[in-house]
Amino acid sequence: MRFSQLLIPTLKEDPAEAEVISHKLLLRAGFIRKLTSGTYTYLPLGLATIRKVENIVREEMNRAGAQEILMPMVQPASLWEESGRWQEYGKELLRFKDRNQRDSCLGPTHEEVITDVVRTNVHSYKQLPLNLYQIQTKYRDEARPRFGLMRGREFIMKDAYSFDATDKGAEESYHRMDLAYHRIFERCGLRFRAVEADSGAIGGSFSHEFMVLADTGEDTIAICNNCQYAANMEKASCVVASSSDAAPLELERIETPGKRKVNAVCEFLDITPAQLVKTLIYMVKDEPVAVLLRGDHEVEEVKLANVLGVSDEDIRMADDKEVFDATGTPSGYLGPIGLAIKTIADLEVEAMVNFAVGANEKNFHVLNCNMGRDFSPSQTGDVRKVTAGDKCKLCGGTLELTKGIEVGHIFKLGTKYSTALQATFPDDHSHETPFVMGCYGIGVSRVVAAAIEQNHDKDGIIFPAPIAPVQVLILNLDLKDEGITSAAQTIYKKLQEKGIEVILDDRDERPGVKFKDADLIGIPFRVTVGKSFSKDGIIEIRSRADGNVSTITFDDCVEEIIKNVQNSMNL
RNA sequence: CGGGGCGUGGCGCAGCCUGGUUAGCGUGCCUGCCUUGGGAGCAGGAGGUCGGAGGUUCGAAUCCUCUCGCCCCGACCA
Repeated sequence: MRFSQLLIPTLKEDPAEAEVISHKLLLRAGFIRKLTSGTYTYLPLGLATIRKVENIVREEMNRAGAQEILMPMVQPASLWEESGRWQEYGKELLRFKDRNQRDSCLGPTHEEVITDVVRTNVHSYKQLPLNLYQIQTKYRDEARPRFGLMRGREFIMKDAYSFDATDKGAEESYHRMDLAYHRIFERCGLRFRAVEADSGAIGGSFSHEFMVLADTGEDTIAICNNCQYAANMEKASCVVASSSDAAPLELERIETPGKRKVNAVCEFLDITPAQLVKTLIYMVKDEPVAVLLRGDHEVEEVKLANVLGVSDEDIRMADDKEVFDATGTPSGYLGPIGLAIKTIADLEVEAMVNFAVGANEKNFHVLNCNMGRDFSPSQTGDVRKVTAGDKCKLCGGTLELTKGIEVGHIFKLGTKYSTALQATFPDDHSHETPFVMGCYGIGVSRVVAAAIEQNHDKDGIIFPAPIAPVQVLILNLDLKDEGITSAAQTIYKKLQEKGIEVILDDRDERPGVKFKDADLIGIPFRVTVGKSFSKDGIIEIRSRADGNVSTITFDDCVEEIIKNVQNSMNL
């Protein structure tokens, strides 16, 4: 491919609409262009990168025994009514009517369709296990699309679905996908972690997210510095930190005029937030529930929802009026003693001794409170966010918090959809049995954004070679010099003959322009044919990743380039 | 959905508050000369009707109303 003929509209300046680095660079490097909020056209380089990721995904899915199919994007409401999700899914499901006034939607995911395919075509346990996947554009009508390819309304996704006869079989399928996902992201050249994830209302402990580590990630994950434990904040737990041998002291009521916030109360009482228990009121499906938490801890609402056995959409903080209506006390002075509503105590509270709490009376707090003696919560549970420095529950190591971008999620579904859609098969005793399912997603377009978030410098993108649009960019620095031009073309042709993907920058531009664009678009190897060739017959090969330059004679350069490319692809 | 910001040649911006002849700057684009190892220089040129609609006015990019679109924050922290 010749640069002069490719549509690579690079920009000198950051477009005003872009905030995060991957979005800016994808636009500046001419990889994508926006059509409307959250939808993008992939230009030649952008699409080439997408295809690279797709092919790695495809190879590893096939290797893991999955079969590629392609399902319709437009789906009938009737299927979604069968699963119950026509009601449940909410506004992200883009709905419309076709010409016959049939309710339809654009597929945000394909559990319904795949389950229908399997229930009508798989009729024996002998056909199991089965794993089917597709790579396709998904549509989710996001409340707030943002950050370019990071969170679009339209995005390219690989979604796989496994069907097993037994729970044990489903776990094996899950494990195979776990391995495949590790291979995929390793081959993409990304630094990532598989983390335990919240599995939500569907239940089960089988859910892992694959997080590309990058400061700009939207998710926070906890990682043990000593063992393999890693979890999304929504799931992460740790060893209870508080411990004290102190003997319980007498309760002491103390006036704390105007002190409502944890910090103000602690300063006034000359204690640390770790010696105070705060009482938060949540509305759980319109019922007030008190949550007791150490003063310096924060509620993890997903964990709280799980402890309460409800969806995290069913809980929210109460407002001041609701707090007063529920407790008769203005917020800021609440405490567990004598509190008449349902109360959840965090595990940490159970371990604390002689802590301060609100007195359930304006301008008063109570010292030396102890759980069990002074109050008994309706329930205890792990409802707090872990913090950096907490101890790992597996090995006692120290947890660190870091940011990640979720690029993959594997999930054991169980029989939720197969039961709802009556997808069953006869087992070896002719009992109709629902398939045990798993689903496994990879955000292909998001992988590209995440790769850039993780791999860039001030000059542009630094693609891991396996997902770069091409591996080599040859710069012809002087089109008028016949020797240079002919050498550049010879290298170009020889590389193509050897199956190396290469772009020849044959534009009538000054060298500076070509160097800048080369850095911007992030091709792993830049081959420069210029002055040093016409003078000394020397070709330069520069690695985008580390900036190292090797100089080599024209005769040896093709072999050297191929060697470099091959090394870079075997990460 | 709540809050904030922004829509002016391809891109980045100024002008608007305090309405007034042909709407400006940088960059990009085209032509020519010149230059050629990190986004050169000079000269000439094309390209916008100021997101859209309505209104106020002798006169609107500028003021008012409505509307469409885009971006950011939030939709957890007593």
